[in-house]
Amino acid sequence: MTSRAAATASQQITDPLPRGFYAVPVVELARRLLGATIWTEDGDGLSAGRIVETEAYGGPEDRASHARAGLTRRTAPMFGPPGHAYVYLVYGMHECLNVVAEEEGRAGAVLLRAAEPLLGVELMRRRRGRPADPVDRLAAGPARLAQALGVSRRLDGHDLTLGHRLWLELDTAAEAADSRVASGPRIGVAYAADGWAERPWRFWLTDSQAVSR
DNA sequence: CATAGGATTTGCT
DNA sequence: GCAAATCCTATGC
Repeated sequence: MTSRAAATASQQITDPLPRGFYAVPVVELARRLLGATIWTEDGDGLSAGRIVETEAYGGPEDRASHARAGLTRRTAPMFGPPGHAYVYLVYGMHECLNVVAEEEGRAGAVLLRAAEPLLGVELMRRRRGRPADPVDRLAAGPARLAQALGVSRRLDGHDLTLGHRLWLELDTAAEAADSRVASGPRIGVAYAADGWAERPWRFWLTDSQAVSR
């Protein structure tokens, strides 16, 4: 079987989440994405992971959100229709992947912070340049997750409902039980005033070894 | 194991 | 010009 045929076959057995799944408040989407599967496909192959850690970022009122600057070239996807990717560069060298939430015109996105590799582990190790890393560390952190899955700013604005290049899937059996979900303050946003740094908008699965540290 | 410092580009003040 | 939704390595206990 050629790689093209393999990719086609796996797309046929996956079921990309529909637009409506994303058209909800950011905190709700952050919670619902736990347990979902993220898929990527490029010239190097197919890879997938189970999302185990997320963070919600709101609109201009959220002092920790990029959208606090309003609608700019960078934040445009956050104000766009739900179910698209928002990929940005942070600290001048790392790229991070968000999933756009809320209705069009209302900014909001969920940062994908960690995933458990499910498929394409060796490909992830190659992309990361860390051939000896344990599986559970390969996507344990937002920049690691994006790099392991081959996500860069080329995918900024990508439509996640199409089922190619980058998409998400969730079968009800994989949905996270409330008893295994924890929440706490978002990471790296200490600068945010007016209590926005303390809001418990980070969510993770307590029984996963792949959450960031 | 814990902590500290550096990397390196972009975007907003 | 400054600081950033991070990660890696080195050093010290």
